[in-house]
Amino acid sequence: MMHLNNLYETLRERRETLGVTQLHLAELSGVALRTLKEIESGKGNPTAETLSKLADVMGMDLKLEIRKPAV
Amino acid sequence: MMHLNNLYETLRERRETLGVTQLHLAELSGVALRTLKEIESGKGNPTAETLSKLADVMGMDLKLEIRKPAV
DNA sequence: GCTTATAGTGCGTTATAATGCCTTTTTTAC
DNA sequence: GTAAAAAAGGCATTATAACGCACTATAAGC
Repeated sequence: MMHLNNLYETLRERRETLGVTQLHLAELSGVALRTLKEIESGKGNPTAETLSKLADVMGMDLKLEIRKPAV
Repeated sequence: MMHLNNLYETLRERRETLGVTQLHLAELSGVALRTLKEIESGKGNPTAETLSKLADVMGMDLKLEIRKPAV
């Protein structure tokens, strides 16, 4: 895919911080377990809606922001 | 879809700020014009990769961040 | 008005995201 | 080390994103 690795890692880290399993997050978010697994393992190319469902339930926002120049 | 309206508006605003047409952005980003039109018009549910391609070329980042409580 | 550039949309095709089911692998707790 | 829980992954199906093409609508100039 691309370098969206940050996104996937961020999702996983957040999930682990919350102490919830993939299965539980799948149930809470309405995203299929199979889909969540693919996303966290860096395969797949999730849609904005799928990302948003996961973000929502974990208290996160999916957003676009102007890139800050590397200092 | 969802309330990803922010995302789409952000994309359009950024494009207009840069003074570039949909056609030009499509060429620069490698996202098909048809696809870009659908996104900006709020239809469609773009993939992370598509969003990322558009963001990249406009100097933006797609990111997930912990929601800030409404003050 | 007319012309041109830009944006919006209908329709069909192709590629692939989302999903379910089932099995394997890894991790965690005894 | 065994059992249970959690995660990873193969495979097939369904839903739909991405796309091309052609047409329409809406500015923006002149």
